[in-house]
Amino acid sequence: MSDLLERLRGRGWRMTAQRRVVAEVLNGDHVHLTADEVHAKAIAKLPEISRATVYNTLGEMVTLGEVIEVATDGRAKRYDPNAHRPHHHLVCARCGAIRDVHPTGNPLADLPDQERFGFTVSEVEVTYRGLCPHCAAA
Amino acid sequence: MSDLLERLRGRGWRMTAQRRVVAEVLNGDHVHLTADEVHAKAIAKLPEISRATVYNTLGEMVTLGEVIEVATDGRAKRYDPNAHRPHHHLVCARCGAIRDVHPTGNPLADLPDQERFGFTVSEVEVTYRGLCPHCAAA
DNA sequence: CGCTTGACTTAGACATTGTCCATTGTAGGA
DNA sequence: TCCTACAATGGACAATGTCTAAGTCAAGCG
Repeated sequence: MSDLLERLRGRGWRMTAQRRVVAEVLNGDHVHLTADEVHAKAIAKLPEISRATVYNTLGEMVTLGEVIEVATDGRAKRYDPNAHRPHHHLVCARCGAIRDVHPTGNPLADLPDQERFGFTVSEVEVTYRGLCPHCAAA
Repeated sequence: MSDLLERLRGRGWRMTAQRRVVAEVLNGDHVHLTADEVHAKAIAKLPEISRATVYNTLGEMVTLGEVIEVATDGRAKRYDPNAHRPHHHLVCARCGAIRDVHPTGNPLADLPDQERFGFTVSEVEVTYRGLCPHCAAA
């Protein structure tokens, strides 16, 4: 089954049908679903699952660091199960399609001390924007 | 008056009291207000201004490229008047404080062709996350 | 195997943020 | 000054997310 599911089980998570379904839905590469999309796919497998449970479960996965929350457009947050391998995102400005990308370089090293304003910087997130092949052709 | 206001006038914008107030509220450095915060500050100067007008005006400024829309947290979008000078953002993970930063390096050059998936990449947005001095102390 | 318990799930109300529309108002040119 | 097209208004609606009280169940224990 899913790597994600195995990792969650290993953390002493109480395993329920609902959590299993959410983890299954999120599995894969280039997966960036909104909470409601996850809910819709989960319902297909387990019709009585509630919206609140999907939100709760996603939130817990994020807290555990097993899933990343991505806010690319100010609309619904998207959930990315690829938390174990650092990566960034490429977003189509028109249709919203998202791809995982792996740029070279280390942006953290590119922020000089005097530009940190005393912050303890722990993380950096790079979002490339442009048009996907389909939207560029249209 | 505000540079922002001057630039807007120069584009043939019809100038109204409401638009002037919104532009005034947004003026300055390290300004990253939500739409409702802009509305609240605008009301202080022009009590009868409506929420819809603030949203419309902000949207138009973004379309004109005079204001940048920033989605740092998946909650409310924030509006940054510093569109004329490229910069990125440093966000406190706890309290949400935002600073403008100017990293060295060029992230666009760090995305190899085979990582572009045929996209026409035109823009890159870097968000540093960490704790501000105040939240780190607490 | 069947309790017990505390964590999990549910449904729906509520909150926040953003959009739309029909009506009213007004900036700026003739 | 008057017209007209563009802008503002307010309130309904939509989308997304959060909370709560009550019911349900996974997992350890005897």
